[in-house]
Parts: sequence; C-alpha cells; structure tokens
Amino acid sequence: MSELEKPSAASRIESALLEEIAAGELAPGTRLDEVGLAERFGASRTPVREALNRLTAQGILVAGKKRGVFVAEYTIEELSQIFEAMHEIEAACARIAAQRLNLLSRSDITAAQQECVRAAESGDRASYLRANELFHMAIYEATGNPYIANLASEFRRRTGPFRAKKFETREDLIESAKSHEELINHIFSEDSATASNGMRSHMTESFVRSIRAN
Amino acid sequence: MSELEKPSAASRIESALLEEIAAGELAPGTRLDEVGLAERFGASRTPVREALNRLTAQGILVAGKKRGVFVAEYTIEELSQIFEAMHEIEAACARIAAQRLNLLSRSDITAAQQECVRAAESGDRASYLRANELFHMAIYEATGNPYIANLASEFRRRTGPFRAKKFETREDLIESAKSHEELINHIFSEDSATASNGMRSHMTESFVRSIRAN
DNA sequence: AAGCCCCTTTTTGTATACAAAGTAGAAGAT
DNA sequence: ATCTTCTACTTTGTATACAAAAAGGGGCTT
Repeated sequence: MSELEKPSAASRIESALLEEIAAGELAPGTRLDEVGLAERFGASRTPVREALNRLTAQGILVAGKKRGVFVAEYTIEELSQIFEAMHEIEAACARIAAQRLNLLSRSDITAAQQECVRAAESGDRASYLRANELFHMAIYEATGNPYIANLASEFRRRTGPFRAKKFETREDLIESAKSHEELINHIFSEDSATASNGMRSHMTESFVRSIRAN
Repeated sequence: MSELEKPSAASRIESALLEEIAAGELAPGTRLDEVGLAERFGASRTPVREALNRLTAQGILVAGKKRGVFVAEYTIEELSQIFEAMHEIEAACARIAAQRLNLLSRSDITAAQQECVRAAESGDRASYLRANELFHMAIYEATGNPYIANLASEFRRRTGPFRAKKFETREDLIESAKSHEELINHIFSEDSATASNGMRSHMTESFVRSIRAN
C-alpha cells in the first residue's frame, strides 16, 4: 500500500475528511463549509472544493437542496437500500470468486481470515476492523475483476461508519470471524450458487446487527 | 428534460463532453487539455476542471499515469470485465424487480417495451436507442432501490459508446426487442432466479454482439 | 552519433479576487 | 403582533494569477 504518488492538498483533505467521517467525528448531517475547512487545513477554498466534490461523487457527502454540502445521513429505509445494493455486489463477488479461485487468491483470503481470528481472540477491535477490511478486499480481488472490486470497496467505504458500531465486545468479533469461516467454506467449495447465498446471509446478518447498533 | 435547476458552466461542460464522448466525436484515448476546453466553451479552467473531475470519478475519463486526462479506452479484457460487472448489476436488478413488481412498474416496463417494438419495426435506430434506455431504466426503477438503479444507469452510460454500435440494421433492432420480450416474461413470472438468469443471458448476448461490432 | 545536462515551455495545483444569487435580519407598514 | 420588504452578509461559482513540477528540445561533451 505505498502512496508515494500524490500528497496533493486536495487528496490530503479528502482522506482526512473521509477518516473523520468514518471515525464518527463528523456526525451525519453536519454541514461542511468551504471556508471553515480551508482555514482548518491551512489551504485555500480550491483544493477543499475538489475534495468535497470527490466525496460527494462517492456519496459520502450530499449536496443540500439549496446550499451547502453535508455528511450524508440516511433514514433506516435508505440505509437498508444501500445495504441491499452492497449485498448484491458482495454476493456477485463471492459467486465470481468461487468460479475463479486460484492458489494465490485462496491463500490471501485464508491469511486475512487468520488475522481476523487472531485479532478477534485477543479482542483487539481496531486490528479486527482492519483485518476484516482486508478479508473482504481479498474476496473482491479474487474475482479478478477490478471494476466489481472497486464497486464493492466503494460501498464498503460508504457504509463504514454504520458498520463500525456493531463491533463492540470480544464476542462480537469472534462471532463475525466465525461467520467468515462459513463464508470461506462456501467460496472454497467452488460452487457459485452456494457462495453467493453464503455471502448474502453473512451480509444480511451483518446488516441486522448494524441496524440494531444504530 | 427540463433543466431548470443549474445551468452552471461546470455542469454544462460536463454534459457537453459526455454527449460528445457518447456520440463518438471524442474518440477513446483522446487527450483533453484544460486550457483548450476552457477556450472552446468560453469559460475559465476552473469549471472545466470540475467537469473533468466529475467525469473521471464516473470512469468516463481516466487520468494518465503522469499527465493529462484522456477519454477512457479499454482493451477487450477490460471491456469484458466492465460488461461483466454491468451484467451482475443488471441481473440483480432483474431479480429484485421480479420480487417487487407492482402494477405501476409493470405497466412502465410494458409501455417501454411497446415503444421499443414500434421503433424496431419502423427501423428507427435513434428512437430505438432511446426506447431501449427507457426499457432498462424502467426495470431499474422497478427495483424500488435508487442506489442499485443509479449504479446500473452509471454503467449503462459508461458502456453506451460501445453498445451503440451493435444496432445497425432493422433486423438488429427487432432481434433486440424480441430478447426484451423474453426478459419481460422472466421478470413477470416473479421468479427471481429465472429473472436474473434471463437478464444474464440477455446481457451476454448483447455483449457478444457489441464486441463483434467493435 | 549517442548520451547527458540545462534551459524553455507546458501543464498542474493552489491562491486570491470578484460577481451573482441567496439568506437572514431588521425596520417599517398594516 | 404579523407580514412585508429592503439591506447587508454569506455562500457559491467563476476568473485570473502565480508557483512548482515535468516534458520537450537543443546544444554540448565524449
């Protein structure tokens, strides 16, 4: 993950905002004003504007009907629809991954899962979140289709703030890791229908827990 | 198509470029330089920049590894992957639509299809293209999930330039309309598995024809 | 002739300035 | 007191200016 490329102000601001939103520091519904952010980041409005546009394009922010952009806030219905969309994509990933599994992707998935288990058992929430991301990313990569993989990661980013809350206790983590295990079995069975159903149920469970936690 | 909202320079430029790309006037691989476009549209670099960013975010344009943005050009492999992603989403739409069909969406789909048939029989290519869009949009809408619907439309826009070429003769149009008919039957059967398989085969056929045409 | 370095010209990113369009608030009218 | 309207203040969109980085070109060296 080397980002040696572009420490441009716009990108810097973009990822900073993304992080703050993901961490919940910027609550949904918060208004982001360009001048304020410009001062805060010691930059001018121009790069702020670019960052805001990019985040808006990703659905992380939304433009209010008249004025201002806000951290996206969703009703239960909307959230449920977003998760539905994500589930469909995840299921598609699982199906395709099951068809195309090779030794490398297989070991990537396994390795990520082992890391999840390790983090879950030691109850290390931050590590688990990171490992969980890697686990799902490994499945996306296994599709061999970067376009679907991107789609899936985008939804994952977008729903991050809402998913994060469901991992509280060590038991939550362990349960999630177990759920991964089943999913892996489905995918490794190389039966695509089973795999996508497996993903669907993993994600549905995950969604229900998110809703409860919010 | 009333655009009473924001005839902002940035939006104007964005849609103008999109149209030119869709129409093939801007060939894939063409370099778009900010100053040139600024002059051409009688604006400054700022709104051009914004338009370019938005189109890049949509995958219509791509940033060259060092300098400049270009109209996206895809290898057969990439194109095939993009279409695969689109197929998955379309299939998901069909499945969900099948589950949630109501009288309104049903009649929207039917109406769009009738328009397709009419255009196909009179061999009116332009009308058919428009009606075909509406037909697919009607299916997207029928999911009741705007997030999936958006995703599907985005892919449709993105692949538009490549799909357009496959409709040449009146026979092409009629065949496509027939394929719609089957798809409708699958969706209206309200059996979601059948529906998504139906969509998958419709799209696969469509893709193969696109590739041949390119 | 090939390779290397330096200089010029584009190009990109950022800052600042300005104009247009809202919004809110206060003052006045009913 | 409430409603209206005018004014000032934000806020957004666009233009222009400037600095840094990079690509291209030419000449020099070997």
